[in-house]
Amino acid sequence: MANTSPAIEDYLKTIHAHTEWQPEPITPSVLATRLAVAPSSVTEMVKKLAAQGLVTHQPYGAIRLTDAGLSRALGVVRRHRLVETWLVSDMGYGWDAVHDEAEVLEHAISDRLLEAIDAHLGRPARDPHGDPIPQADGSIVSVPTVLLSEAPAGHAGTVVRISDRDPQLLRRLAACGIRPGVLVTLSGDTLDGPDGTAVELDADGREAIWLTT
Amino acid sequence: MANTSPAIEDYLKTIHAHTEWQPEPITPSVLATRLAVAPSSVTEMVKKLAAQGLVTHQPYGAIRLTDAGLSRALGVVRRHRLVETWLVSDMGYGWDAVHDEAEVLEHAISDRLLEAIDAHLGRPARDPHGDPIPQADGSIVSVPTVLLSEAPAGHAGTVVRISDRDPQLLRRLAACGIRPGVLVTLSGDTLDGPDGTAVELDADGREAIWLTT
DNA sequence: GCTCGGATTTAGGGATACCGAAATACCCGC
DNA sequence: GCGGGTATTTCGGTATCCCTAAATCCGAGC
Ligand SMILES: [Mn+2]
Ligand SMILES: [Mn+2]
Ligand SMILES: [Mn+2]
Ligand SMILES: [Mn+2]
Repeated sequence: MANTSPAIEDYLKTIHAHTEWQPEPITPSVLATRLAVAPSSVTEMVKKLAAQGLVTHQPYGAIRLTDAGLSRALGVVRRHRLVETWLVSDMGYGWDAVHDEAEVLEHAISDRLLEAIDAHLGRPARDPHGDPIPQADGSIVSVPTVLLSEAPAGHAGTVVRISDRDPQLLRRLAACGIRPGVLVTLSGDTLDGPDGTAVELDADGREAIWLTT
Repeated sequence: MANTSPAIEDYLKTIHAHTEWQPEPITPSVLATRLAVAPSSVTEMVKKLAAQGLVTHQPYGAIRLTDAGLSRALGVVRRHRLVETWLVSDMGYGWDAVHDEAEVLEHAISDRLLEAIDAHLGRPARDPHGDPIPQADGSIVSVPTVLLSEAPAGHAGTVVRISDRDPQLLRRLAACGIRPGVLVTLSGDTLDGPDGTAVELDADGREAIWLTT
């Protein structure tokens, strides 16, 4: 009854990530794609998670976290984001380089070390990509945002969050000073940053940046 | 052909540890005890390590690291000891509390993070227990030492190393200021430290402290 | 030399977390 | 209402690492 493992933690985190910025529950095939495993592996693991009361799922139905599953998922997200923040703040990592390291360390650090890192960093509320860091009690400080691809033309706002999925994009954005906290304006396909800088974004890029409303 | 895993790393590290301070090669039963696994598990894993050229072993014979195995073992030791040093220097851990955390993290940190930690700490030569930290090239700075249980009565010297296996002992020693670098004198079963402090040591305690000759 | 007890290996399984191929359910368009 | 194609599950299997119980080996002591 180990009850947890890196695999279980990654499943819970990925199920949660899907509903963090959009509301529809995740399907097995999307989950399989995100985790880079075969659909049959998802069926099997989801069955196990359901047996442990971490998700609800009936055959051919959607997958939803239970309260217990959500709380476990938030714990993993917290570890992931605090590790990313630590790597950038203390260890000289660029924000495009932290994800893979955090993906592993999130399963390896103890509660005690997590607490020490959190204290050391001054209990940050957001990670380097602007993702909110769940607090130890599970609460999250959230800010209303618009996804760039859904923002009206000419919309101006502060960058709140940038998806950390594409390191290439993160490097391009860093090069022209676009990061969380910076004021920008959307003009068609290009995003105007400070000091007259601008980046042209493709469809994927416009699905990776969130501004204040 | 993953070629490495936490289990493999722990086997190599444990095989190496046995010869680090004493010369006889380790036997399967001792290895099983140290790793807290059944002897049959050792037989099986050692067979695999031999197939990968990391140890030499014929049935009923001793287990010895090959050059390749030694170099891999030193890599794990380096990660373990740098993590311990980091936990004590930066994260406020006591030296009695770092071992279990390092036991896990040693398998999780990337080469890049290892290098960042090493640089951050100023490339330390010894961990908090006085164990030498293998350098990135595999070299080790070693100091001639005597184990307390083998030291002549009245021997005086500087504490070089204290085994990190018994946290209880580490706490007792810390309480009276005995740690690597401190000058002490052995009188029978008691070790006299600075400022008139003294600790009485049982047989195990006298097998856990090394002094300069 | 032989024997016996401890050390080691062999044999047979279990848990976890994957996979590909084959069966099945579901639902959209007609 | 009926296919038919896609999503999902089922099924049989692999790899890793561990276990207990049952051989088997080995060497110390007689
Ligand atoms: Mn992960
Ligand atoms: Mn992030
Ligand atoms: Mn370990
Ligand atoms: Mn140590």
